[in-house]
Amino acid sequence: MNERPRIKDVAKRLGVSPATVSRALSGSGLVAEPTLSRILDVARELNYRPNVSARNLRTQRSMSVLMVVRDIGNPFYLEVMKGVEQAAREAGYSVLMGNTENDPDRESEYFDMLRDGHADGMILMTGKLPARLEAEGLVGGLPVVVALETIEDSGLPHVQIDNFAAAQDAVRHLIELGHRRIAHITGPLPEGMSTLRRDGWRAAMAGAKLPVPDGYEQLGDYQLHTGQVLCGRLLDLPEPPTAIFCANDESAFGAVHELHRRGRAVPDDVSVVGFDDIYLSEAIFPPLTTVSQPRADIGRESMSMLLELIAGGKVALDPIVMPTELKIRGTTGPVAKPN
Amino acid sequence: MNERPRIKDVAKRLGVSPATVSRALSGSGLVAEPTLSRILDVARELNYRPNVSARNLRTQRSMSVLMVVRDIGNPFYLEVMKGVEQAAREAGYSVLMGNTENDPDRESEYFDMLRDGHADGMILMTGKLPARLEAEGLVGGLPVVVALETIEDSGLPHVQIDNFAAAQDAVRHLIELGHRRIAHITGPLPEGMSTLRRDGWRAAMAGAKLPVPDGYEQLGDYQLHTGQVLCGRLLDLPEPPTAIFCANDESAFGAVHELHRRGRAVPDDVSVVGFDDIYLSEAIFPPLTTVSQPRADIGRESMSMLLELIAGGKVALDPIVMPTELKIRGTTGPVAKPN
DNA sequence: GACGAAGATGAAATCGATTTCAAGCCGGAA
DNA sequence: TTCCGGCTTGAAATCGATTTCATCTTCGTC
Repeated sequence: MNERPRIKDVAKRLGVSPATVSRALSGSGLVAEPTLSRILDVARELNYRPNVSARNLRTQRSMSVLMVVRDIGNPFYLEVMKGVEQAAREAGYSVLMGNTENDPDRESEYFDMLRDGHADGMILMTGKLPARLEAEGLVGGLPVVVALETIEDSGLPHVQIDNFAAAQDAVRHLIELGHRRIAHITGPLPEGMSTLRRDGWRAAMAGAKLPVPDGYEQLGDYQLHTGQVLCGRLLDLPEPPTAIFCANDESAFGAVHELHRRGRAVPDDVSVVGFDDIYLSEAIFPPLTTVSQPRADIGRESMSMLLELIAGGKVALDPIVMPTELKIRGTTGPVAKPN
Repeated sequence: MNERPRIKDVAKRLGVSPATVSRALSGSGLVAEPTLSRILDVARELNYRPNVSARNLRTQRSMSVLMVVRDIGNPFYLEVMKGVEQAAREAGYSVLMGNTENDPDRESEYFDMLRDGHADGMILMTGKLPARLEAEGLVGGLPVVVALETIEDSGLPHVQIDNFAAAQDAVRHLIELGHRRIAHITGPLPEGMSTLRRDGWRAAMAGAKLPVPDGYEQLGDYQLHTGQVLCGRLLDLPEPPTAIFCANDESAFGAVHELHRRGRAVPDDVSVVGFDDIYLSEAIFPPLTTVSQPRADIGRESMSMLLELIAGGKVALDPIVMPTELKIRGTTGPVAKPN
């Protein structure tokens, strides 16, 4: 039953005051040499570490930030998190993960944690704000950065990609391959990010004067299984598409799976494009053509913006836009000869 | 600039003492009726929430636990985490994620967080203890539960599966399909979990009196890319295997990918078995035959054990063993006719 | 009607650090 | 020699809650 030592134990041991120990350990440069190293030695020897609750209470900071995502099971967030964590560690912060599962209660719970002093700031990767907070106008001024997603009129700084342009490019790639019947499996609408990708698809179609028949826009939710089901619906249309642009990789996986299941060749019968370039996209067969985002960079950038905010600095409200890249792999190919 | 209200603000507003407010809010049943609801009302109205640092300092508990994994990028842990989180929330705890990337410094950092009062307990999913702590014997008695992995002689309670038996079963399945040349891509040896799976493979081979030629055991590290490279080595052997048992799904993905790349049919030319049943295993083509673990259950079970430990209860040191299931899907089939 | 028990509340101590404020000491300048 | 300023250091205040201990009612019982 080792009792954890407290600061006064270290102080007593050397006959100095707790104040001096605190100053020595914080590297403030206020402690003179013979004392300084003796304190450091004893602290190490006793394995002393300051109690965080006491420190946080006194300093009014927790030195940790919250990173809130809609589904922690989605590998898409993991690399972002790595970027966040890395930048956080460099600044002496630790990162707490929050998972909302699209549950509004849980979303506002994380805002509460912020106000409780659990964390000093928050990186939000969900598509919307808890209604309760939005109504009460409690959000403005909080140290919160929105990453990946877009939350209109939130007054919060954003770090994101140009979802519209990237989607447009992806669809244009299909058009260049000769496809004319191009369907889209969306994310959850009407959230910002999903909407932008959908609009990018529409714009590319309109730009090439291609029609968008009824049923070519299927409302999805970024999930694998949903992608599979919706792909089935598309194939059952009287005039099924020859290419499918999916709002994210997981629904694209679902689509490819359904195509395999029905014995349709990818990409010879149907081409598929995803979005996000999650880490397994290259590993499935055939490797997925998809839009790659600089996830770790987005994480790092969000975190450094957040640190700026926490430090009380002002941050530009114009979104920071990171570059994307269309990775052309194995699921897209020239359109099959029209029947 | 809304100032967060403190407990004394609520108290003053009603002309009661902070003590009474605290008692009312904690649901202690010590506050009489007219006062009680007035306090609750005012607290809600002011949007008062107790400061966690102050509370933690006084109560000497943080009401949060640490879940430490070796690679947060591995989807394998995500469902475990969901189980942990669910059980934690039910008990009023929140979960902090820690990521070691197999870095010993970071591993011991999380132990430090435990001692700092950052968390009340820890669920460890890494294969070993930080050497520093092990040497100093600082681990015994800490509220720590090891999940999934096995850490020998650590004196810590374990929640795990029978890795040996499950691996043996998986390999027997291949043997029943007629395979005799069965190779293995291991995890990082000599860690507990990887060793057990390797030994299960060996035992199954020995049990069927099958030889294990040189080079049939390839040292991996659970990573996709490594699985791909090692699969290539196996195929380059003078007598390549007809089946490969991989220590986890990600290396199995790598192996399948390499087989596709070389134009070898799965499972007609080579069968592949994975381990873990991560959420995309079913979505790749062909769907992966693999050993499924009850991940969420393992998470829940670990958490409830941890709560027991935190509450000061004694916990059996015999590992708790959860059931596994071999999911036979599309990557295993009868052995091809011998040439 | 008096006494004891139970119930409601407040005052003050407490958790463990950091930080303010004050004091002591020393050296250099006038 | 005296005074001032700069280092070091310590005593005590502080952060915001919870909890102990004490006080004061109130009610029931004999």
